[in-house]
Amino acid sequence: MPDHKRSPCPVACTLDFLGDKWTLLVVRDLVMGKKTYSEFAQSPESIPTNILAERLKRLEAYGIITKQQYQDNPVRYEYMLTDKGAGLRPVLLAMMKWGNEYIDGTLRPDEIQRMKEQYKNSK
Amino acid sequence: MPDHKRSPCPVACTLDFLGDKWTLLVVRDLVMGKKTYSEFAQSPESIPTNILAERLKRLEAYGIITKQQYQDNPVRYEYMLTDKGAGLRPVLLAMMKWGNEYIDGTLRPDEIQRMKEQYKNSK
DNA sequence: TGACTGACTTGCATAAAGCAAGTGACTACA
DNA sequence: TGTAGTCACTTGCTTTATGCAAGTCAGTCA
Repeated sequence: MPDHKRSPCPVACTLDFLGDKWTLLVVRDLVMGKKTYSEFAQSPESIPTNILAERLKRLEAYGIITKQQYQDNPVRYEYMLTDKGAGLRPVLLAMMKWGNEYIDGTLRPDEIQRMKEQYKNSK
Repeated sequence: MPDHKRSPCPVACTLDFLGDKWTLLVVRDLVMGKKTYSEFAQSPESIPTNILAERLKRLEAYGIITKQQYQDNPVRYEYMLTDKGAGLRPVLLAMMKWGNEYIDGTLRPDEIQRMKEQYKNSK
């Protein structure tokens, strides 16, 4: 929850949470099944690590994600969407559709799926 | 069209167009029926005028809006969404829904409608 | 002539983004 | 042991973007 609303408009308020170039990409990664810091960092957009760390903190503070330690020795964390975070799916889907329709060279869902399989098999 | 894509992801590409605090608010105003510079400037979020001017230029360059002179003496312009711009409606609607569901104090569509009527009657 | 409006522009301060490098806990291997 | 490597970050510094106030300029209205 950002400290003050610019207006009572739900669009403006949503942008107070997500109105930048990176936040929604982290949410996208989570929706796509990624869970750890290094998985986010390896996404093709190459988010700067300081921004990634800051966004993870912010998203947690906003109640959009939660952080869990899933092992110690060595300590490792995973991030998960809360219900509030999962509620952003329709926003991402609408953006995907718009991107596919109006921006040349963007991958369609089936092409993204194919790339994911390739990536899995290459590991 | 921003000069380079960060990745072929449609979400990332869409954010290259709209990933900031102000751009989508101008689109929202247009979807809500506002047309002129001063109407945008008077929205409750009080966008700084330099940013408004810059965003209008950018949106035009991106093919999301067009500018038309609708009178001379004095010269006055109005802005309109292109098909590409109107295609952003679902993105705005998804954000509205999310805002209404997860952010306290945001206005619902019927409340926004009521405020618009009040505003019209007060003119 | 003087105040006012609409659509901007300019200048400058503050905040956010971007880049490279560094840290600290731990593992795996020679 | 010692060296290299991974993960999850921090730190420092530069560049870009945002925010605020004021100014501009054509034209209108009284």
